Amino acid sequence: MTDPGPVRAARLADVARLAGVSAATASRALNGSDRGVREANRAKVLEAARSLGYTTNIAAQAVARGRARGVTLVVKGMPDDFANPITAGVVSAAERRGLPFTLISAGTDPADLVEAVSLARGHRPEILVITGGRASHDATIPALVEALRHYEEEGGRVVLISQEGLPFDTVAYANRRGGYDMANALVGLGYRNFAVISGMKHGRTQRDRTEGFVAGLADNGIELSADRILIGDFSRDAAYALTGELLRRNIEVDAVFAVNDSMALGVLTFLRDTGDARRVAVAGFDDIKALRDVTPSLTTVHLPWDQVAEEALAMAVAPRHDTPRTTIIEGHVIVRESTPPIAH
Amino acid sequence: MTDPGPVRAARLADVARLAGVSAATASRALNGSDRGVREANRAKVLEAARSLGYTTNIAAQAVARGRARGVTLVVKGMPDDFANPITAGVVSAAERRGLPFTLISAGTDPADLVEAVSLARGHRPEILVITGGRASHDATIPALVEALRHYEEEGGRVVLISQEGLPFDTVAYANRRGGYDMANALVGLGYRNFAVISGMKHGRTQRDRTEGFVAGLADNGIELSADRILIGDFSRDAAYALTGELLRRNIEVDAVFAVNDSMALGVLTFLRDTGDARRVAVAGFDDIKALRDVTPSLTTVHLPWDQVAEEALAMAVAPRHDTPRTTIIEGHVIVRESTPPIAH
DNA sequence: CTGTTAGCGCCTTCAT
DNA sequence: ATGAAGGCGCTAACAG
Repeated sequence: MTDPGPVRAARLADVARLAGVSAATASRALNGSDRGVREANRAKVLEAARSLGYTTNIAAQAVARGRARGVTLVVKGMPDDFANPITAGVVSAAERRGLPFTLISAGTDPADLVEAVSLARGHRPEILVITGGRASHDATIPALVEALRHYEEEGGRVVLISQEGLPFDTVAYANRRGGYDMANALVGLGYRNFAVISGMKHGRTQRDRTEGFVAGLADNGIELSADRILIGDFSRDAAYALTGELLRRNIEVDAVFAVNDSMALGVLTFLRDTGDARRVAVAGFDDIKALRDVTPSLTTVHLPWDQVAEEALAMAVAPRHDTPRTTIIEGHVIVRESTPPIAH
Repeated sequence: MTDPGPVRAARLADVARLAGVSAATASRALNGSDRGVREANRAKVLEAARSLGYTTNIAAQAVARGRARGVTLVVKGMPDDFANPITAGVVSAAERRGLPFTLISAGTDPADLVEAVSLARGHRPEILVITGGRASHDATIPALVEALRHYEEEGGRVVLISQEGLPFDTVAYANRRGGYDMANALVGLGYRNFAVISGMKHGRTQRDRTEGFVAGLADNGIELSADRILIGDFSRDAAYALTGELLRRNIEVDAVFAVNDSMALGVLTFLRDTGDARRVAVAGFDDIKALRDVTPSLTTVHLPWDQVAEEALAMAVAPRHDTPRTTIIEGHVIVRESTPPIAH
C-alpha cells in the first residue's frame, strides 16, 4: 500500500462531471446569485458535491468575482485575552446579516496597522472595518488614508470605528462629552481632588476623554494641574503601574478617572493590592462586560457596543455617499460602588 | 466632473509594466520565495508597486499557489466579549512565526461548527486550527471528521485544541487530572460539602473535569451525589443562574467547583449579589487573565495558554506523521482567596 | 537572472 | 435552462 500523497481537492468541474452537467450549471446551482437551474439538476449537483466533499474554493471565487464576500475587521493590538467589545459586536452584526466574518489582528505599533490594512486589502473583502485609536498626529496616517482611499476607489467599502476625523464613513463615540459628564457626576458626588490615568499622549480617544473631563472640572471651578494627568500605554498593566507612581507623589487624590475600563481595573486592583481601595474612588469608560464580576462595581461611561457595530455595518451596506458620514454614538454615566458619595 | 466610477485595483501586470519588467520578475521581487532578482530591478518593482498603491491579490495568489499562506482559527461561540485565552495565544503564536492569521467564528450550535469548518476549508489555508469543545456523542462529529479528513488529504494541516479523541493532531489539557487535583486541594483546605457547576452534559471538557473532581473526592472518602452536580451551558450567565438554583435546594454546601473560570465568576458574582460570598468557597478552571482584577481572587487550575497555542502551531508546521499525535498540557492548582482554609 | 507560456478554480457573458 | 469560451490576477515550469 503506497502513500497516495496529497490528493487534490474536488473542483467544481469534478462535481459537474459527476452530476452530468456543465461547470456553469454546477456553479449556478451551488453559488448562483442566478436562479435558473432546473430543480432536478440542482439536486444532482448538490448530491454530487456532497459525495465528493466539495467545498467552494473561496479564493478562486474571489478572483473570478473580483471581490470576496463578507466583512474583514482589522483590530489593532489584542491585549488582555481578546476582551474587545467592538470585535464581539461586529462578529454578531455580521452573523446577523449572513456575512462571512474575518479578523486580522495588527500589532500595537502604528506601522503594523498599515501593514494589516494592506493584508486586508489583499483579501479584497466587500467591507473593511478598521478599529483601534490612532494617534492624532501619526506619521503613518497618510499611508493609511491612501491605502483605504485606494480600497474605496477599487469598489470596496471602508468603515472606521472610533477613528474620527479621517475621510471615510465612521462610527465614533462622544468621548469628550462622556469625559465631561463624568467630571460633573464625580463632582456631584462630592469629589474635589482628581487625577487622570490616560493613554498615549496623542491618541485621540484618550485625549478627547481627558479633555472633556478637564473641561467638566473647569466648569465646576476645579482646575486639574498637569502633574495630575498620568500617561501610560492604554493598557491595564500600564494603569496598574501608573497608580503606584501617582500615590508616590504624595498629592491628595480622592478620585481617579481612567480613560477606559481596562485601565480602571488596573487602578482598582493596584489600590486593592496596596490596601488603598477604600480611600480612592475610581471611574472608567466603556462599560465592558468584565465589569459585571468586579468589586467594587465600577462607575463608568456606558457605551452601547452592539449599536456601534450595528451602525458600522449598516453604513457599509448602505448606498455609497459622495461625502463620508460620521455617526456619533452617545454614552452615559453609570454610577456604581467605586465612587460612593462623600461628605465634606 | 463626472464620477470616474470604481477604478480597478492595480495588478501585478501594471506594476511590471511601470517597472519595465515582466510579470514574472515583478512577482519574484514582490512575493518571491525565489531569490533571483537583480537588485536594480527589485528596486524598480518595489517603487512601482508603491506608487501604484499595489497590494498583492491574496485570493489570486492562493489560487495560483493552490493554498493560502497562514493559519485560520475556527472558534466556536465567542461569548463574553471574546475573552478567550486560546484565541489570544494563537494570534501571538502565529505572529511570532510571521504567519498571517485569520479567525472564523462559528455559532454555538454544533452544526455551526461544521459549516464554519467548511468555510475555513474554502479559504484553503495551510494550517487550520479548530477549537471549542465538542459533545462526546454529537451527531455532527462524523461530518466534522470527514471534512477535516478531506482537508488533510488535500494537503492542509489540521490541529485540534481541546478536542481529544478525534483522529487528528491535537493539543489537549489534563482536564481529568486538574479536576482531581482540585478536589484534593479543596479537601486539604478543610472543605467537605461540595457542589459542581458544569456545562453541557456530554461536553468532554466539562465531563472530564467533573469526573476528575468526583474521583478526587471519592479518594478522600467523599461521595458527591448527583443532585450536587448542576448542568448549564458553559457560560458565565448560566452559572450565575444555576447558583441561585443550587442555594434554593437548601443543601449544605461549603465549596463550589465550577468547570471553568467564566462560570466560576458567575457563581462568585451571584454569591456576592445575594450576600452569600463569605459562606461559600468557589474554585474555577483555566486561570484566565480576567481573574487578576477580581476579588476575592479565585482559586483555579492554571493552564499555560501560550504554551497550548505554541504547541499547536509547532505541530502544524512539523513534518507530517502517519498517525495523529496528541499532546497533553498539564495544569496545576493555584489556591487563592476564594477558598480560604476552614477549621472543623 | 529574466521573459514566455501555461495553468490554478471559478464565474460570467454570449449563444443556443 | 444550459453549455462553451474567455477572463480574473498570480505563480510555476521552462527556456534562454
